[in-house]
Amino acid sequence: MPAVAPTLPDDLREDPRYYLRHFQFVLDWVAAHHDSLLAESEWKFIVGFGELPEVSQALLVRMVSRKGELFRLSRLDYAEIGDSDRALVPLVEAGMVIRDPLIGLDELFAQLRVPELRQCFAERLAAHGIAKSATRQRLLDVIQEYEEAGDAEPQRRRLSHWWTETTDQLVQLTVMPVCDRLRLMFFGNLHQTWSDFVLAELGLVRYQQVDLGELSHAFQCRGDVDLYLALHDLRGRLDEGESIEALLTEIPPPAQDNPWLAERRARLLYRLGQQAQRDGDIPLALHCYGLAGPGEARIRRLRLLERQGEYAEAHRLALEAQASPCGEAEQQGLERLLPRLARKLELPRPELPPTRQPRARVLELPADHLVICGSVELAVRDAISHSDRPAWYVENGLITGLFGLLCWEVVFAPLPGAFFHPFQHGPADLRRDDFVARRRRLFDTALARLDDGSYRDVILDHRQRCAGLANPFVHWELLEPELLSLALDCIPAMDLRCMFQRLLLDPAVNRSGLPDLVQFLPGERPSYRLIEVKAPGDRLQDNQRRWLDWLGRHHISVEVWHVEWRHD
DNA sequence: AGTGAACAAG
DNA sequence: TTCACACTATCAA
DNA sequence: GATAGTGTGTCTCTTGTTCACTCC
Ligand SMILES: [Mn+2]
Ligand SMILES: [Mn+2]
Repeated sequence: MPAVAPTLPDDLREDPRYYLRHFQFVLDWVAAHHDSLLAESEWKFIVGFGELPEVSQALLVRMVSRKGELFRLSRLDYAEIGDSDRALVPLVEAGMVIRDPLIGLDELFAQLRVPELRQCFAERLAAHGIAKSATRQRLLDVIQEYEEAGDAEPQRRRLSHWWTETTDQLVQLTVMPVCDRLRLMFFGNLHQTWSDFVLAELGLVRYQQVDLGELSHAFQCRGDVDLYLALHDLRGRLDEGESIEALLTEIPPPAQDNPWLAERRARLLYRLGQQAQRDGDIPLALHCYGLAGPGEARIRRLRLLERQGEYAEAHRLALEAQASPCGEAEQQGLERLLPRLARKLELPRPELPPTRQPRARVLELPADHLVICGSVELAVRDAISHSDRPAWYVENGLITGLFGLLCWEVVFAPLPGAFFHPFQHGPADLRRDDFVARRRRLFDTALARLDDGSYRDVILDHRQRCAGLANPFVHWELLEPELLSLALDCIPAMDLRCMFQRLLLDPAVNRSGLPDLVQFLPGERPSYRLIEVKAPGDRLQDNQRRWLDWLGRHHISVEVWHVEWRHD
């Protein structure tokens, strides 16, 4: 295995082909770290790319970075490349680009401008007597009618055949799949793109740098990369509206030893089930939910069974689920389902843990405050906020932010598999259920700062040193110094510990559902309160109820305020 | 001619 | 290439 | 009260260009 770490040149801001250096860096990185995961075709691409003239490399990367696979030559105009037609020649020879590819009518309509489409289809549009102001969609409808009139199969033709008078050329990239695969192997996901490099270089997004172990990789085997790509493809086709049955037959088998990919697969199955339910195909939806396994899908499945009148089966499965619980949200769903099912089956009402009602009150406000303040939360904040009792609209940002600042080093601890490239917002295993367990001692140490009073300095110190760096728990724009120091002055360490402990129970899920407002009450007891604002017609969401329940049980001052608008 | 969405690019 | 929250409609007890 | 579905602002930043669409 090559031991040389790929490097990026330092002074890329002067280099007009900076994007090519980024791309080459990824190729080198993948070749160095993932050589065993590459197949013949990827090696062929990497080697072939290296043999291209630099202008051709640059043009290819420009195309890869842009949207879609089809490009008009007239839109490939780059000062640092020059004559694109000439730069294309080696790309076409290498099979990376096709000249004048076969395209369908929809692709043609996406490539040509409306005046060009009028020219292209002048005769048929004239015969149809189409209005001059017709939109592109209208033109497409008309031409589609002509195209579909004869045979059912929609024709694919070259641009030069669709529009013989064209003066432009169309080219098509063929290497998008291999480039996506390489991008995935580098980033460990497909939502980060080639432009992440330049955003980081310009300092628009700043990342905490973590010592990457040489053995830190997103993928351990090629099968996992294939699985990720397959799931991604299926989800794209789901969004395109392809039939659920067809997609379901292509769902790959579950990953045995990769919980991360198993979870992605389950989420896709859950979405397939939701779509099937929307389409009214209940048996198919039940099937998808069943395959998706425990969690949200299990609840949806039980509710569907209930709606089908299959009370006994639903009840049996609900008890089974309760025996192997999967998260508080699922538990909450079961606690609503079981009494209903028991009633239908004329069984005794099941024992439920007592639910505590959060303290609630009604606040009357002039109706025009909604417009003046912009939102109901801000209207309440402005109504109660005074200089000696300041209130802030923080939602989840304050508590998670304090947590992120206190536990900064834990979040960015260089555990194996957590960090593998320099553009990560947070550890890759943040959503895994062993995230906390793997860092238990580190979290214990960080939270111990709450006991000896040193947490205040830790938080303020991280605020100073890390300001602006991406952190999945910290939203810098909210954490003004004034808010931070008020929070540290007014929220007792014991309360912080309590709330942080619930965050640690399920950091990914419990980051949300915290109340809208915090009001600081310096010199009073308690010295702050949390307020969830509810406009008329709004009601507590499940995650908000779970947080309120926890806060109430631990005697943290929290209230739900129902606003009523007063019309004068 | 003006507006706004989409895209490209650094 | 979401995610978190609000809002609305409908059904049932 | 429960559930399902939709809407909204956010969307890694900011700027400039192109184009579609609409209005006059
Ligand atoms: Mn809120
Ligand atoms: Mn609220």
